[in-house]
Amino acid sequence: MTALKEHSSTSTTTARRKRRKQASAVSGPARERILQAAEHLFAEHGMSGVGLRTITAAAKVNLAAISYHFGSKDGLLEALFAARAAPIAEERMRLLAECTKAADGSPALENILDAFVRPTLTLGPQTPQGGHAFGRLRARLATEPERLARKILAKAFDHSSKMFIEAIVAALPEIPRPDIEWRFHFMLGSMFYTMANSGRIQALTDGRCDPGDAQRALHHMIPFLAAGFRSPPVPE
Amino acid sequence: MTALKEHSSTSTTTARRKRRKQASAVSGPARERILQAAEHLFAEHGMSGVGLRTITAAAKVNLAAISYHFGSKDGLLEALFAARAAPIAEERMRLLAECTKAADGSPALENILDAFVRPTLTLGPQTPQGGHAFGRLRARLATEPERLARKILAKAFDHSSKMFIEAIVAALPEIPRPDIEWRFHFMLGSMFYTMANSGRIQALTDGRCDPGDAQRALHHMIPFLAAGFRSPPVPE
DNA sequence: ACATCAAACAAACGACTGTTTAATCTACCC
DNA sequence: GGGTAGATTAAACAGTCGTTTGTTTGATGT
Repeated sequence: MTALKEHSSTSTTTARRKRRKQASAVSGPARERILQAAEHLFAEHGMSGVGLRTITAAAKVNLAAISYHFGSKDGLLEALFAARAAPIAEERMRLLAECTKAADGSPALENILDAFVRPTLTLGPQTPQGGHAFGRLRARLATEPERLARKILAKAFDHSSKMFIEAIVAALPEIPRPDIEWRFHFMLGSMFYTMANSGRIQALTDGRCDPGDAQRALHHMIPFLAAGFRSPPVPE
Repeated sequence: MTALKEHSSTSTTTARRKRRKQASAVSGPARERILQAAEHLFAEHGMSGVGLRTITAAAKVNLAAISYHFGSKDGLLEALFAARAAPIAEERMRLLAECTKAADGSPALENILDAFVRPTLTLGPQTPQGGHAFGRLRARLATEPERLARKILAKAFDHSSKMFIEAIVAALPEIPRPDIEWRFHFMLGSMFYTMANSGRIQALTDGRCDPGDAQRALHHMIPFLAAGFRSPPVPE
């Protein structure tokens, strides 16, 4: 681990656990290779669908390396999000600030929505099967009622999500907040389903519609969502 | 097994496999109890997140009963969909026919979308945590790139989905088909995410927005989607 | 009373699960 | 060189995985 200060004397097991919790900062190439392998395998097969041996084999690393660098399988997932989610959330906020500034404080709804969705669909390396591995993983976790998944997603994206809800509320003064919140939820659904790129819409449309094409997806998605957001508030 | 015609003499193993494949028709209460337990457990923890022992324990059934009634774990999932998906797809088609007839062949977009989404959010028993277990399971499988999940979802819902795409195309003659197909994809995303009811939007809105409330969800969702579908086609 | 057969059963199969141990290797500082 | 912290390793841990086995139960039809 990165900080191996005190070695034992007292309760070896618990002490070791604590030390491993705070794995971060420095790291060899093994750590990064594990993260990459886990990113792809978790995305394709889900957390419980992949064993540590599959990950370590793909990363060409010893089995114990995961416990060593990340403490546990759950710790690996947390570290993966810590490494991959932050750039996305930051780019979101950067784009929001950019379009807010360019519009003298009142950006167009389309630009806000684009700032929210674009980093999610474009950042990170593309996978051979279309789309981004981390996006797929996020989509998976988004349908997960499990506590760990919720906690990790909230930690990574709650702040930027709340900021964007505020931005949309400000951009649409005639729409009550509850309506905006529902519509934000529907937007999240469309976004996650596009990230998941499960192949279903390709099958339904003989390949004409491909969510793995991020540019085209955004091109269709933003006007669709904007129209939904702008529609009259529902009665009652 | 359901059909124990030829007892062995030849290769016992393969013969037994084949026999078990076609488990159906007759059934005791055990079969249904297994389906119910699997429905909830698969929905909460995913296919690979639950062991057969957990399912059989919840169903108060012997471990071997799953192999006996469904052949395998995958077979159990297929049987579950065969039992639960058909009523939803049928209700969809029924509602579509109903609103088509009521409008003399040209139903309003809102009614088409409602016919598509409503059965998914309302049919089946409600779970204590809000929403329907089978809906949650569908949402899970919808983000799954795995072959089995795709096959099962396609088998259950391809027909009705394609019929609804046609209905929407007919209802919106000024929107080109590719645009409709993209928007249908976004609708699926919103629908699945509502079914998943992961608790995220509740957390973001301090509980004001609750996708587990099917009536309210539909009430907000249909106008949102309709506005998106009706927005002008995107250029190029 | 006997035969038949779906249904349920305990027990075991080998393979795989996440995690831990202790030994080994590597590289840098004194 | 010696010392040592960090990284990596093989091996084993106790469980659980999905599946298969051979047998027993309980009801049905004859």
